[in-house]
Amino acid sequence: MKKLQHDECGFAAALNAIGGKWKTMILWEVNLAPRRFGELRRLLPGVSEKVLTQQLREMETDDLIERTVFPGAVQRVEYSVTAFGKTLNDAVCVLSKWGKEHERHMAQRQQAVQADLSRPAA
Amino acid sequence: MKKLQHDECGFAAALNAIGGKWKTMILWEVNLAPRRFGELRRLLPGVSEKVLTQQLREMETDDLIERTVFPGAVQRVEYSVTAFGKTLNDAVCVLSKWGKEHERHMAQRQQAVQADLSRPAA
DNA sequence: CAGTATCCAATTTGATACTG
DNA sequence: CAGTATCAAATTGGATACTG
Repeated sequence: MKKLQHDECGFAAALNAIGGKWKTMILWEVNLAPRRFGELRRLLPGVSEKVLTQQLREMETDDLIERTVFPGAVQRVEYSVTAFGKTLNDAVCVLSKWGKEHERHMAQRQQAVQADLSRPAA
Repeated sequence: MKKLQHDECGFAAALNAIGGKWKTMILWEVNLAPRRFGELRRLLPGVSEKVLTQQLREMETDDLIERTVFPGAVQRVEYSVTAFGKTLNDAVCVLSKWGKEHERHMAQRQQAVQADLSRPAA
């Protein structure tokens, strides 16, 4: 998502941290448990390796998640949530709750519009 | 913003409603008081007429705001928040609060990264 | 005043092949 | 396994001129 610039309300900062298409899901998953790269790829159906890497790096930069490498014959990497990431996850959950409570309302609205559009302009 | 599809957590619904670059600001402004088109254009410096119109229409479709036309010699239109829009604004405020509280943390992180990058790889 | 219509630029996301 | 590199597609946002 394009960076927002209006910082009067602080929402921009939050959305810049979480705006990527997959970031809330990543945050959610690593908050449940530390996840490996391949694991996240499976958990987020449709994400490409490039984008997953990108968003993980950004979230690492933002101190939302932590990357730990376990050396070995086959390399292993784990991503886990940071304390800071937890605080964001909590805040995000409020919006998620709103979404859950009102997605019916939203869906109905969309349908109403659809019906209105398909009405034969009588 | 691109539509999210993961609806397990409800965040997608919320972000689809508020994802546009200006929507939170629009919601915020019309929540403070009913606003006219030109007024919003002034209040949201940098928004183009096209985009403002687009986002207003989408938010109207989503039942977040209401459009009222006052006929007259010079036409006048007012956008006001709906009850539903208020509930979203409240939810968004939680994230805004997070942003406000932690933007210092975020900024520091970004600076740390900048410093790291500009360090002459010694 | 309150938009619409076009055209264009920027950014984000994705598909795929390849590497340590 | 955990990525990187490259190229292309899709969306969004923006500038500007014009209209009822």
